[in-house]
Amino acid sequence: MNCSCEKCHIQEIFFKSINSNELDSFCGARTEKIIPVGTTFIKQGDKIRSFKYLKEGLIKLHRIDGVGNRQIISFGTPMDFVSIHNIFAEDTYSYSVTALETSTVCIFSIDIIKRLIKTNGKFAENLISTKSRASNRILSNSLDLISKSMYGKVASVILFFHEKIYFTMGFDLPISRKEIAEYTGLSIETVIRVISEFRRDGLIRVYGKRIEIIDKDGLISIYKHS
Amino acid sequence: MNCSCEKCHIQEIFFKSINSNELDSFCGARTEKIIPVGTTFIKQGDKIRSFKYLKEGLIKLHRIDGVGNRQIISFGTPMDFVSIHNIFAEDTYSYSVTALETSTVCIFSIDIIKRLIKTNGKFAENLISTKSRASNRILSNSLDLISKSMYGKVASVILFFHEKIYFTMGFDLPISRKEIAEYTGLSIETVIRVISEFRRDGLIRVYGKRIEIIDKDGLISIYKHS
DNA sequence: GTAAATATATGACATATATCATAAAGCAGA
DNA sequence: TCTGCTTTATGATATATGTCATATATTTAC
Repeated sequence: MNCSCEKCHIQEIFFKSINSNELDSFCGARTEKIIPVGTTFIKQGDKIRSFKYLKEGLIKLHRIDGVGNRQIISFGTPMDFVSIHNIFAEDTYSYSVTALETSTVCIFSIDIIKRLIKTNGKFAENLISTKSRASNRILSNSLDLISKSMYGKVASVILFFHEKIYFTMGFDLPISRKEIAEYTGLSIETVIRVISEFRRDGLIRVYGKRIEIIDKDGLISIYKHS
Repeated sequence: MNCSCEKCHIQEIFFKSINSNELDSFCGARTEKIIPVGTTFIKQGDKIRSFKYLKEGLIKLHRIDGVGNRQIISFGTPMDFVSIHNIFAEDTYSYSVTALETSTVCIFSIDIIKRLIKTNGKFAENLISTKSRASNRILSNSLDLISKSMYGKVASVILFFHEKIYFTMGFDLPISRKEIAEYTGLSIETVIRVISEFRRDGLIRVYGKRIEIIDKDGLISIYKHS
């Protein structure tokens, strides 16, 4: 198994810092895994034994918070998830990761990564940079939710999947209303009601999980002003 | 100017990875600055020209969010703030930093830090570790706020300053009600009302900025269950 | 020291949001 | 196909939270 993967976004980021010598031992130790929809492949509390990144697919990060509530932390594409958030900070994961779409995950020995950081400055720099951008994005989204009303929160979820994941006006939401509730901190009923209200106001069309954005500017305005 | 600072918490973390050779060039380039209360010494949008860490004091991270609202991101002691959140991710700061108490900040050339990361693997590892822990804490606090009611939010602020900053039952809040509002996403009036209610319920005593915790278990219970 | 600005406080009221109840629709398994 | 389980949906109602008005206390500027 080698690293010549067409679809690997991470490749460009990480591998440009690795010379052919290192690349050999690096890629030789790689394992690739297909994760079916709904599978939780990292569990909160598990010991961190490997370094994982998302090669393809869509995942959610979630946790049980300090007082026992289920909470979704963020949604991520290959650009968003590499499991270094905790590698050097803790020895167990502080969150779980579940596939929302069939996903491909690449797995490396954690020792190889640690060794690379110590011996390859360029790699360390790229890793810090990638990790910083990812956690800045997650934090920024989390902070955005704190100061918004139920309308702004639900609008931000719909706009997120439109602008960051699917890029089309019509798409199937990869999450349930309950998961939107777990992400926004709203109750399920409130999420459903706000979606219904958006539908009645002609902002979106809704058929179960399918969402079609009719008035994107209207949604953006709600996102900005509430 | 050298690095033999008694009060430097960072020293222990960073410097144990630096040999005496590197230490000389490192410490020779160090600048120390006293920051008076209320001074904003890092401004959102400013170009990142140096590497800063908090040697002593208390600061707040804050930002203008994507739609123009003032928002406090977190409060930090020396263990919480090193300005690497963005160093490799962006070339400008995405937040401002203001001193809540008279603080001491150490400043290094950013080039020295970048060079150290590239040439000293142990330093890179420690830096990643420190940064990870700091951003995990900030994210975790932010996530906590999303799913809490006004009572839980205000209780968490009071408990934060008690348990993480002052360690005593009585202390002067280093922030205004308005700043609590900017941190929690509540309105100022709501913050004031909740504090008054806590006072009337015998959980705390309040004299302006001074808070005295009477019923810590009660506060914790509110924090956990709302 | 005084005026102006800001911070704290509270009431009255409107709006936002949660909770409880109920029902229909979709979905998984026997 | 039937049965049970989960999801989506909506109404009725209670509670949480924001807004506006106003007053006092405190801080800041001169």
